[in-house]
Amino acid sequence: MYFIDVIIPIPLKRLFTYRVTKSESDFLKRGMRVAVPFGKSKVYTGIVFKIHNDAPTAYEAKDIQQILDNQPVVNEKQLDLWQWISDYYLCTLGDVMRAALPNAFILESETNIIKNKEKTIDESELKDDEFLVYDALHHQSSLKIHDIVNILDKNNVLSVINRLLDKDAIIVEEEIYEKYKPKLVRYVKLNATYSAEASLHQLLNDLSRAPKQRDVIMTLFSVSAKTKKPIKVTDLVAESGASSSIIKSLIDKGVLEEYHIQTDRVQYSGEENEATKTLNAYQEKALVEIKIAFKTFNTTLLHGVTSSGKTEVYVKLIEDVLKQGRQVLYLLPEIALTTQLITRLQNYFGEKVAVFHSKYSSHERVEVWNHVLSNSAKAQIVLGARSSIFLPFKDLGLIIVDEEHEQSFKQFDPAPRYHARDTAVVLAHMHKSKVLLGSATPSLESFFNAKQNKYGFVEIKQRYNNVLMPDIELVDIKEKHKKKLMRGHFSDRLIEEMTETLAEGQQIILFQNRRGFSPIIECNTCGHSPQCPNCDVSLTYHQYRKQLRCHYCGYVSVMIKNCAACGSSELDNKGFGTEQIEEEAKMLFPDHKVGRMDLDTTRGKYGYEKIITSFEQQEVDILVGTQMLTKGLDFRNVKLVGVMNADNMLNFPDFRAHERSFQLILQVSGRAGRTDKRGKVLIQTYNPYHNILQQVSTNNYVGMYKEQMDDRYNFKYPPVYKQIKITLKHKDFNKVEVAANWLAKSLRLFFKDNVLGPESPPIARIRNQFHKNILIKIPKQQSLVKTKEAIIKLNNSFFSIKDFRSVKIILNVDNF
DNA sequence: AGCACGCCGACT
DNA sequence: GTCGGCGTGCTC
Repeated sequence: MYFIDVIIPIPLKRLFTYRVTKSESDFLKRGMRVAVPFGKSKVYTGIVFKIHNDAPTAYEAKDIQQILDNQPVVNEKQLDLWQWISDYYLCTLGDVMRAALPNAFILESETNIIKNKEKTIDESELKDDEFLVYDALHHQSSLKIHDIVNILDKNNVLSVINRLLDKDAIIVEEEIYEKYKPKLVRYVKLNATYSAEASLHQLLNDLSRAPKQRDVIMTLFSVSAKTKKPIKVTDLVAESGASSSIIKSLIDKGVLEEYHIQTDRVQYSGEENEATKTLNAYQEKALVEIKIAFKTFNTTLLHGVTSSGKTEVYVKLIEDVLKQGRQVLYLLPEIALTTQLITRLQNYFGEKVAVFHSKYSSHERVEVWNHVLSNSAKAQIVLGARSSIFLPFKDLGLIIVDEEHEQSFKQFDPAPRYHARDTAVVLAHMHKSKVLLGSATPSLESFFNAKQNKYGFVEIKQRYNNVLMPDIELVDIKEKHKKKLMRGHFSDRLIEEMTETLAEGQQIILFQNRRGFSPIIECNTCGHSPQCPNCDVSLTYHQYRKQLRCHYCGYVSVMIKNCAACGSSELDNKGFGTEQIEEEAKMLFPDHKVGRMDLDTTRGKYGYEKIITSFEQQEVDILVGTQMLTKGLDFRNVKLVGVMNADNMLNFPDFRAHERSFQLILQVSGRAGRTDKRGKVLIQTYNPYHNILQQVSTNNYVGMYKEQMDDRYNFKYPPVYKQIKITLKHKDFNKVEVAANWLAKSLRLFFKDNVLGPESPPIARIRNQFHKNILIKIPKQQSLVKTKEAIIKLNNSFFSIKDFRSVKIILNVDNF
């Protein structure tokens, strides 16, 4: 009796047990993929998690359908990591599997409908819709479900299929297919029969009446003599200027032979490596200190001011690890994964650098995955966003988490809700590898860990080339408003500095942390403002396209001309976004080019790229943007940074709002003056005496840390306490309320005062679902494992109440 | 998550 | 009277 436990990519808690034969059991290894039947008709891809001999007692195990791999695609260390993520972040292994594996690895069955030839059907007995489908099968040998949806022009086609099945008119089959196909490139060579000189002569003679074909052959000779490499069809076409049909006819004649070689979709075509730069004294000191810290600590925090040249230090560390023959993972927030950085690393390490991020197609991801899995020379260094922690590393020597404070390392939706930085620390432990966290504005939790002697700590306080930190000035716009010195959202000081900067031929960045034109449209007569029909938010006006949009569910409607409530045409814009700033900047400086960078302008695979390049090449003088601008971009000519309004960030209802504002403003300030000239930063605010702004303007990280930590102690927030957020969702408001109250009451039995809520979040309804939040605070001395066990137990009793079944519960560990 | 089964409203 | 709506339960 041989059995395997299998992970299936659906959010079910349990693994599923299947029966295998002895030879299958001998062949199978943990981490291989198998196709298994599931439910009545579906076939899913599962990952072998356990191979054993214990027959299940409660049910009869099914047989597997087929084994999909010769070698495991997921290694043992990864399976350990999956288990850890599932335990720590309270999600299923199926959730982790779906996030971890490239889509193309997860095969799904598709239903194929074919005609039953065994039986003749009296077509007059078929109903109209049945006939339409049956008739279509006369013309096509098989149909897919979506074909039938198209034919009948309705979504629910299952009943029709079932009726046809009952009448034995059709047969359905489940077909699985491999989604990943290696990319093949066509090559040609001369047929072997012409290798002899004499036959070659004969050939050229024969072709004298087909000059174009003759040319092709001549080109083939000259190219192969030059490169001594196989010749691609595309190259031959380009070189000879012949059309591909000419080549085809040569192949058909048997003069040329065609063959295929598998190639990578992702290729680096640069020159050989350039020597890494020598470090300056501060960098050298940091490097030595990091190496010393690594002797005691597995994780070290590098706090280096913006533009201090942290990357060069990383490069030296990477070099060392590569010399030991171990792999390196370099984690970055998605947005910071720019060509700038990739090219820089490729210049040093050439082909050894592999890049992995969400804009890659699933085929490209499979290729990177396979390179990492085989520990190939092409993937010694992986540069990637948070999901690259899931790649099948064999022997990691170093993980770098750059811009460590970035919140985008945490995945919020869907599960697994993991934090890539924290997961990286665990992953490193499994590989006995080191972790370097780098940031100019470390997160409080990492700085706290360093202070608590859990992490090593190294600082760089000087900017590269001794460039001065930018001069930061706070502008009181309340006063400017009073004195009528504002033009739109620009204070006189900002306009002054902008004029000066432009006159010097330098560039400007304007930062406004809100996209769109204006977040609220308000009627001047009755005060009504248009709301999203699916969410409890006001719609944001996007002037480009004249639309009203919901930033939560994506709802779009055309801009209204009259108030929907009273019909008045006097509509007012409240608040402002990047679009409006862009517009005002254009009016104030009509002779200069203004660009905008936010979610709306960076769609598409090369969206960022285009904007960044045009700014780099100084085609754009003023760049308006959201926080996207803060991510590791290195612009040479920016002298001035303007923060349009610091207050909306500071007043955000979140315990990290102050920490975040500090990080964001300091990061965006760091974009100013990266070369010899000292940069200038203007921060417009209604509240210039705010402590955070004072700390920003004096670059006082430690002051900010101390003050914020006092709050965290007083109000029991992370990193002093751990926390888990529970969100309940349902379309019926009363149901969530009752359910949330029940759950909170039960949780209080265990955790007493450390349970907060239930509370409705600021946006109580999103996509027609009402939300309720419950927050559990966990003191450091309380066992995290026991806490989670209790939560899981309560969660189970919750779902045993029939009335609550339909309520969705989301558990979010470390929800910050 | 899918998908089947089963019980109630709007149509022929 | 049937078709089809979605609430409920199960998947090795």
